Amino acid sequence: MKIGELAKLSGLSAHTLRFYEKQGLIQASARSESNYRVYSQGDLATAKFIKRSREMGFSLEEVEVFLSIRADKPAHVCREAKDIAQLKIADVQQKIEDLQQVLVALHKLSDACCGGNESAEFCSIIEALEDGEGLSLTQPIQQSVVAKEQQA
Amino acid sequence: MKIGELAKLSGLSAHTLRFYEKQGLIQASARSESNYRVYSQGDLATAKFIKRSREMGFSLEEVEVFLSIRADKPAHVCREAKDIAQLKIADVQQKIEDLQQVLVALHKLSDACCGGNESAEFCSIIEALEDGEGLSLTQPIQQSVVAKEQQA
DNA sequence: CTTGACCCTAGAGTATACTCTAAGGTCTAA
DNA sequence: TTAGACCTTAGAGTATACTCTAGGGTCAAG
Repeated sequence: MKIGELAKLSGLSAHTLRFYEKQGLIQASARSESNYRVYSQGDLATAKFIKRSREMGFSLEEVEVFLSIRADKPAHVCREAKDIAQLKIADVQQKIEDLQQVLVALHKLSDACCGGNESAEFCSIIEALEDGEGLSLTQPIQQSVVAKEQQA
Repeated sequence: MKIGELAKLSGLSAHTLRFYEKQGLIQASARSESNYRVYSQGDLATAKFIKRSREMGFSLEEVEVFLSIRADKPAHVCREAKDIAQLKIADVQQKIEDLQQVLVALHKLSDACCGGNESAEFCSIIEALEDGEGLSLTQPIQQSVVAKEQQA
């Protein structure tokens, strides 16, 4: 199959597949006479593997490791895969904790505010941000955790 | 005070303060003869305001709105501030939910794996990523939520 | 033989929020 | 007077993962 079909079947865009190829994650198993990428069923499995890994929150770098294990399983041990998963779990747990802390602070900030059409002269949100009372985060937060989202 | 002192007192770096100036968030109230930025106590309050807002998870764009409310409170109403806070709360809640979902899937993935020095021939992590069994996320996830962190 | 859908490459652009560099000027204390 | 700490600017670099563009080739149907 050509890249368009692989895109449809895998759920990745053709652009993304080419990008992944540039990153060394997936290769077309052949090229047609007209230099089109030709993919096999195995390539489809690989594309889906990558997609699933990404959905689990693994970075492309981590996916690369999974792919290398997958490519030659006897040469690797379970610990390699599990270590990555465990690190990711710790990472995600930390992010959740950070966000929960932020959420509490945000509620404190928001709940005190009437939110009406009253003048903001005494708006408790602005005041709280001004003097920081009551909304201190107990720990420094990874800013990335709270950052504005990139995708639609 | 000069930028170095403001940096120390506010907890923002001099670089960051200059960057915020470029973004229109904060201005030095004066310049010295030698063209050094000169900041007042009010500027320090503004810098702290921005820092606190950032720590609450607000984007620079959102901070800008807060600052404009703060700059002329009578011209604004509470609702403006509260709307931003509420949106951020919804945003953070969504992120937490997404991450919790990912966490469950990650645990499923990881717990089944022995993690030992056994050959990865039958590694359940690789297998699960291969066929996707049991670890489907019920909803599409904002990838940004799970993305690798940028800062130290 | 042309239209439209597909494919190719290299490279630039997007998002956010910094962070750093280069090349230089200023100030203070010994 | 000179070292070192500080300040200035414009602009490039960092991180991640795409996403898109320009400019071109390929292919099947009508």
